[in-house]
Formats: sequence, structure tokens, C-alpha cells
Amino acid sequence: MPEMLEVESYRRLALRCLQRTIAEVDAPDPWYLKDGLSAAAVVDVLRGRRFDAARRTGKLLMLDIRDGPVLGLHFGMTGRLVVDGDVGAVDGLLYGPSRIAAAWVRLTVRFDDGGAMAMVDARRLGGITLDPDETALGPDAAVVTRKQLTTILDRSRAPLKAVLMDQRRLAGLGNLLTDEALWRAGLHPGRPANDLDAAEITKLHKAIRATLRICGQRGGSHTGDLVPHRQPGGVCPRTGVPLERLTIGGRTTWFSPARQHPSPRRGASVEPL
DNA sequence: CCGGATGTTCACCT
DNA sequence: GAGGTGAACATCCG
Repeated sequence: MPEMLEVESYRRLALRCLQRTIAEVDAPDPWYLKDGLSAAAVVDVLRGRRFDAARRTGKLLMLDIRDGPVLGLHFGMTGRLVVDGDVGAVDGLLYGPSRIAAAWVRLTVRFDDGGAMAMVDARRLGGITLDPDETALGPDAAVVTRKQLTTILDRSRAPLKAVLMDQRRLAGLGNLLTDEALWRAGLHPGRPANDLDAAEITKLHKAIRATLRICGQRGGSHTGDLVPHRQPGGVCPRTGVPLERLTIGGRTTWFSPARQHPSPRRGASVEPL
């Protein structure tokens, strides 16, 4: 499933759709349309029009319809975007590119040039909206400033990982990217968010950016150094110590007890006499 | 057969 | 009010 890196690659794919006239629209799954949206309404706002821009905040892809509302696409865990038969630069997702069942196609937009854009989602965990509430999302993790991150963390004593994955506070990070960033920062996922000191926040901010840059270059959220070790018997790729598993924010969490300590004080003995 | 999986939302507790 | 848990969605994989 798409975390923000995958959605960003879908956005780039969607750029191929801009300025092409939409001839036909099919939204066969009413359940997939959110906020009481009807298939007829989707057809109505798209047919005969064209997309002016493809934007993204976090995991939300937004296509601006000229003289119309914004088409919002949420991909959930198994959603994918297909344009002109090309699934784009995302590899290694749960459902490989060769396995697309016709029944999983939740939206088809055919252009008058014979091409098409399709949203495919086996598990139906994603959804389609019109004029999605962009203000419901926090700043995108790729552009969040250190100052913004500080404010986000200071406002909650919930576990650090839960705060980082809360899309209303910070948009874009999912389970894999969050574990990877915390591992890179050397921070325990269960630390109270507002417990971090200035140096730790700086470290986290840098780790988030490094994670997005590196995994983005490698091709997606599943390309992190920690990912292949997120399983029973997995070891920290940096120290060789066995990884530990927790459930935080309802999600399976893997971390290295050697590098990610549950208390702020780590390593050096700082106890006075 | 069972449990878990890159996500979100909701009901229901504490 | 803030957080946590479990369920739901539907399918595949180990």
C-alpha cells in the first residue's frame, strides 16, 4: 500500500492525464465513493472535462478538474493507479502489477484519445471524494519544517510513533516509513512525543527527510534498510542485535533495542556522584 | 486453517 | 478530552 512515496509516484503518473479530454467515466462500486457521493455525480463532473493539475498532500492525491471540483483519491493499503495500461514506477507492492482483476477496478476515466486512467483497489480500503478537505491533513512529511515538527510533538504525550502516523498532525508517513525514520533517528517508538528534547527533534527531522530521500530514490516505502528485517528473527542491520516487536498506534512496530531506548538518557553514563 | 499485511474510520472503553 | 483497542473492509501469502 501506498505511503506517501507511492502516492507521489502515482501523482507523477497522473501528470500524463493532464489536459486530455475525458470522454467516458465508470465508477462501478458505490461503496468506494465517500461522503455520499454518487456514481452519477462523479460521471457528471468528469465527462467532457479535463484535469489541470495533479497534486499531493501526504497520501492524498488530488486532481484538479477544470471548471469543476477537485477529485480526491485515497489509495488505502492496496490501491493503485494505472494510466494507459502502465502501473508506473512502484514495484514490490502486495499485489504485483501482473495481478489486476477486473473486479478491483473502482474508477475508470477514458480519454477521447483512446487512453485511460484507472484506480484499482482489491481490498477497497481506499476511496474517492470530491473536494476533499485538505485542511484535515497536517503538513506533508516531505516539507515539514523543524519548527512545525516541534509544535506537533509538543502537543501530545501519545507514543511518538502514533503521533508521526496521525495524518491530521503530519501527513504522509505510514507504518514502514515511520519505523524506518525512528530507527534512523535512534528514537524509541513508544517515547511520549512531548518528551523529546531539542537535539532529538533535530535528529528526528533529519531522519524523516533522509528516509524519504533515500527510499524515494530506491523506489518506495518498502526499500528501507529496516524493512527486510521486520520479521521474527530479524536483526538490526546496523548493530546485529535482535529487533523487538511492539504494537503501537494499533500497528506492528519493529525497532532496535540497541539504538532506540525508551528513556531520553542513552549510552553514556551521565549520573553524577 | 490461521494470522498478518504499506490504511482509515468508527464504536466503545478507560 | 485524549488515547487505546478491536472491528470492518477483501485478498493474498507464509
